[in-house]
Amino acid sequence: MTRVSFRQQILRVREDAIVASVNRLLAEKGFDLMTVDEVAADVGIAKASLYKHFPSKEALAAAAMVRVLEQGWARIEALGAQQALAPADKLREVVRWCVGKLLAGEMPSLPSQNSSLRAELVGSMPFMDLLMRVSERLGEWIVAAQQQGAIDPGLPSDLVLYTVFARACDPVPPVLRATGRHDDAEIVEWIVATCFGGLAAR
Amino acid sequence: MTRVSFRQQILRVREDAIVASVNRLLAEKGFDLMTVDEVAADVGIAKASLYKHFPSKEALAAAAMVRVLEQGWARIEALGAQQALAPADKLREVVRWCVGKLLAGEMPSLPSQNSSLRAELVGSMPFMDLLMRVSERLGEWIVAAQQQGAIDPGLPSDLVLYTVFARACDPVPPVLRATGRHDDAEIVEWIVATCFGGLAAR
DNA sequence: GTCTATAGCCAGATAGAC
DNA sequence: GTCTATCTGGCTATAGAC
Repeated sequence: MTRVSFRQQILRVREDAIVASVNRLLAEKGFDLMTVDEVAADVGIAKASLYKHFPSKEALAAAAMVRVLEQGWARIEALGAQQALAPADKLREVVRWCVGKLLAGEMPSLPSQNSSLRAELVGSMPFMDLLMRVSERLGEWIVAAQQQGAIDPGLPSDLVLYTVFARACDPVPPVLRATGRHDDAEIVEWIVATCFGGLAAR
Repeated sequence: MTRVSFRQQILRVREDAIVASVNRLLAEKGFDLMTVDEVAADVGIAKASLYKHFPSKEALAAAAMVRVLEQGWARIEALGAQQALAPADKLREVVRWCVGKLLAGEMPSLPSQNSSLRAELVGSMPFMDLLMRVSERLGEWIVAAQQQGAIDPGLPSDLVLYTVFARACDPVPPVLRATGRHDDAEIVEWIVATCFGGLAAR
């Protein structure tokens, strides 16, 4: 009994290590340029062993996406508990979190066009479930913020949702950092400011 | 004499056809998923013939980028001639143009991480030259708009420039269109509105 | 479940005839 | 310059021993 549980724990730890490597490599190079050989080398096991844990490269990417969605969901639940925070401020915090992850090199980037990858993701119950949960919760905040007038009620709420999501793959933060003229904290605040306030002066 | 010129014209037309195909395929599938076989089939010539015109897949992509930058530059010069237009409104027009191209399936999308592609682009004189010209002209408009107070003077001008450029690869317009709930004209206006006005109510 | 070795495939690039 | 046919390398995935 305890032996089985122990073995499962070992397994769990190893798979966590794999997914962490995949996450980092996906953030660094993207799905197409990441190779399974690289992942195996990074984890320190043979490629064939990798395939005992995950049946395909797409499944690896899906696992990484689930991992980051779990972290995001945890952040969202923590924000939900803070009743003093207005819905619009919770959305701001979500954007802050996304950009922070992005700049930390911890936000996996997937090509939206790859069809085999799309199929894997929509077929993944944990992924779709988490994506739904996150979308619905953010959707509630958006509607509430629009009713309070903190988010423009003239904008369709799906536009607002996608605009928030898109901060997770915004090319601007990495490019800004690459100039070497700004530090990460500044960049995060500017992205939040332009996302909600726009480029035009108030 | 005229024979040489005639032949060169034929060549020019054929290469235009190639670059047009590459442009469309890059917009549709992106660099990694676009294959040279596909390009050849789309143009209607053999792959080996393609390689007589362009030495590599990267060179094909670079040519497509040059083409779209030329079109963008033409738009920018046309806008520059309209002295009645305020700098901030010219920037709005540039964003409108980018999103329109994107929704029309005419904006090539390149992975920012691919290093061989980056090398090809920075090594391409026509590309770098056009990119510089475009960046400098937009930079002038940005500074002017900030002095007039139409663009927030507190934002660094490079942030503003990159934010405008990023509308050319914004994932939001395609996703919004995919919902089927909005038409292209609406989407363009919403992107312009959120880019300059933000999500928050004024 | 871990490894080494390899199968199978696909895409970028080229050879060589015309 | 165009073609057909082919080379070459790298990548996903698997076979099979331990």
